[in-house]
Amino acid sequence: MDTRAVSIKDVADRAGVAVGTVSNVLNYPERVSTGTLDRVHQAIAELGFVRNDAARQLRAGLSRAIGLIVLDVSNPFFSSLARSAEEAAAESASTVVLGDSGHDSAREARYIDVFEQQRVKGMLISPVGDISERMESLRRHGIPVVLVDRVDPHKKTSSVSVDDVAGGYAAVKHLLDEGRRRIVFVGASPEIQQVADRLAGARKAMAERPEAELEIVEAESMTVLSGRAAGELMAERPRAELPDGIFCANDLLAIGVMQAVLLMRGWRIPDDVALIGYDDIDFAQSAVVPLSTVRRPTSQIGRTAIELLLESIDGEDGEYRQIVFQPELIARDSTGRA
Amino acid sequence: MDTRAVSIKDVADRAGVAVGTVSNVLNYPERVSTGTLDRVHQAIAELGFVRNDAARQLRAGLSRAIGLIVLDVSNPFFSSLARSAEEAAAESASTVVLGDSGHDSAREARYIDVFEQQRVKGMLISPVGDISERMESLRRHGIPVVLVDRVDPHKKTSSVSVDDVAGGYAAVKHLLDEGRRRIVFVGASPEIQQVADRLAGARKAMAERPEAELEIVEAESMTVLSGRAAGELMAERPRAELPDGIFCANDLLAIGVMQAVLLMRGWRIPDDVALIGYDDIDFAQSAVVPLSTVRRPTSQIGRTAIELLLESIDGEDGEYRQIVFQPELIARDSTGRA
DNA sequence: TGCCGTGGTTGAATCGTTTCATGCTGACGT
DNA sequence: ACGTCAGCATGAAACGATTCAACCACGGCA
Repeated sequence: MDTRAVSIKDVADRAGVAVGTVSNVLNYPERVSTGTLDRVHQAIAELGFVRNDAARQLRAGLSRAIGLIVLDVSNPFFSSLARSAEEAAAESASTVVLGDSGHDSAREARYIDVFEQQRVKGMLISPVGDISERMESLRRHGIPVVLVDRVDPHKKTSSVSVDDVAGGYAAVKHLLDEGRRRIVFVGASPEIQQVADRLAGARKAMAERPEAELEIVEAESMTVLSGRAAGELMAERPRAELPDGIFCANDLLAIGVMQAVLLMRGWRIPDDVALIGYDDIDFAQSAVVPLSTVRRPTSQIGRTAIELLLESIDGEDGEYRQIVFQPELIARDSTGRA
Repeated sequence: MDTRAVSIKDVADRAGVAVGTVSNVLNYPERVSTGTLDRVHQAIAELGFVRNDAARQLRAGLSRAIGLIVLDVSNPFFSSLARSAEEAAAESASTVVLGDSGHDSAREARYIDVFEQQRVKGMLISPVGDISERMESLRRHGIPVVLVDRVDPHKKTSSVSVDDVAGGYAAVKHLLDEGRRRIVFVGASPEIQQVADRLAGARKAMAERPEAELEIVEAESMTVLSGRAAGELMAERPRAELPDGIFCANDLLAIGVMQAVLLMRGWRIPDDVALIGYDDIDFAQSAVVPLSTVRRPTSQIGRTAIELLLESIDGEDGEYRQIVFQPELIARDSTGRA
């Protein structure tokens, strides 16, 4: 009933050659004469042979897999990042295995364990919090890691990130340049490094305009729903206390805030309040009011991270590079006077 | 510099026991005396031993991994599906490896190859097109597969899906019940089974109201952007030819259409046109105008699919079950008279 | 005629686990 | 005092691929 797994040995018998030859057909076809090649291929097809990756890995030492751990797949920034990493990896015949930590350190740790047991070639991690000790142990085990969307404070790991301070600065400067003075920053917990950096940039821009004031609203998480909740909370205030410029720590939040604002009678974007987000996800430009935002070169980040990783796989270790991309301001209707 | 991989043998030496004992510590701790247990654990910690999964798999025959291939991770329906499958799998100490086919048969085939080589316990596939031949070969190789969001026409594979004909019927019946008569169906190519089924349901509902008319608009793909394009195309028509009810084959399309409609002067939702989507993604209820939709029990689908798979892994084969969930109409503002 | 080189092929050794039949030890019952 | 038995520990065999030194056949060359 159950045809036991076909091995390279079975193929060899069927084709009337040695196992070594079959292996060569699989890995170095140019070393094999065309006649044998044909016979082996035929045998493979007839038997429905599928190479056992576990055995190959065991002998060869390492796999073709690269682990990627993101904070949240349902955030388009990360799904887009994952896709570009996958494409870049495919060019080097590597596969990306995706893990979603969901902002949870325990799940993150579990994925790192699994990847380590699988002896992946390397990992790309967008870390939840501080994972220096864990990185340390990976380093000792000789597994290269590249941090994405985050730099290692100790500079002991390569990373690909974006200058979020500059991004935050650009966003708020843009609001100020448009004449806004009562600014609100909407972000999740400032324990999240990215949020903290964008806020720091915002503060820097504010410092150049002493007459303007900045208020901070803390959202539950970085999602549309939280953004909407934050927006609705603001909307309850007396008219005079409403801001005229809002900077959200990411586009999802901004879209949520936009929804809340649009539902209020007589509060319009950008006439009454200007709104700017962060990331430039696909949704931003197709929002009801096209959303101004700070673009991060998502696919470049993914691609570069993979390249950096592959580089440090065959290169010497001890050489850690920090690549920082500059974000770009994208002004759309949500901050332009009508 | 580079500490060569620590093996179970090294641990055994260090702890002064045999390799078999270390293996038992790892897999059957209850068979080992507490003293030995401690010593081995200590040795593992000191040496930083990490079990080599390839070797384990090679010997044990199969892995703990389950392959999941979805059509598009950036569609919230699938990312939510993936998450629930992951959670269900975790309860049985299995890991889900995610692959994104991007509606591309070639990529789908590549992922199936990779998963097969990795000797996954089984696969969950949301197929791009007809993959019966491929399923046939997987079956011969003894790899269980469960189709998600699709039934196997030949009934030779288990599947977990939703009655999309019923869903399409419910959606359009709802529009008709609300008094709408000029209905438009927006979907991608009818070659996609899901689109075809929802359309069939729509037609069934229409048949009960001969005086109403149905028009079909074909969008590029099932994304927000395509929806918006389709909406803008409609908006160019003379007023008299505009529909008063629109059913979109999924929520992303519906959100795109909504954006296009809201940008038109004086065309309101639901006053002038009622709009209903499909899936009930998180975004639906938080859309500018909360979107009516047909809910699919996403997380139940993911969970059930995993359970079905695990069941057919240890159960006898030859028993294929088709589980079909009923969708549920969710009426929100986008179809209710203001 | 004998030697060498080359292109193909061979098959044993190896990777790091798990498995399992076997061996050892000490306690307990009679 | 002896047999039995439970509880642990042992270590060789096996999993299926890759690697590599050795081998073979054959044509060309001196």
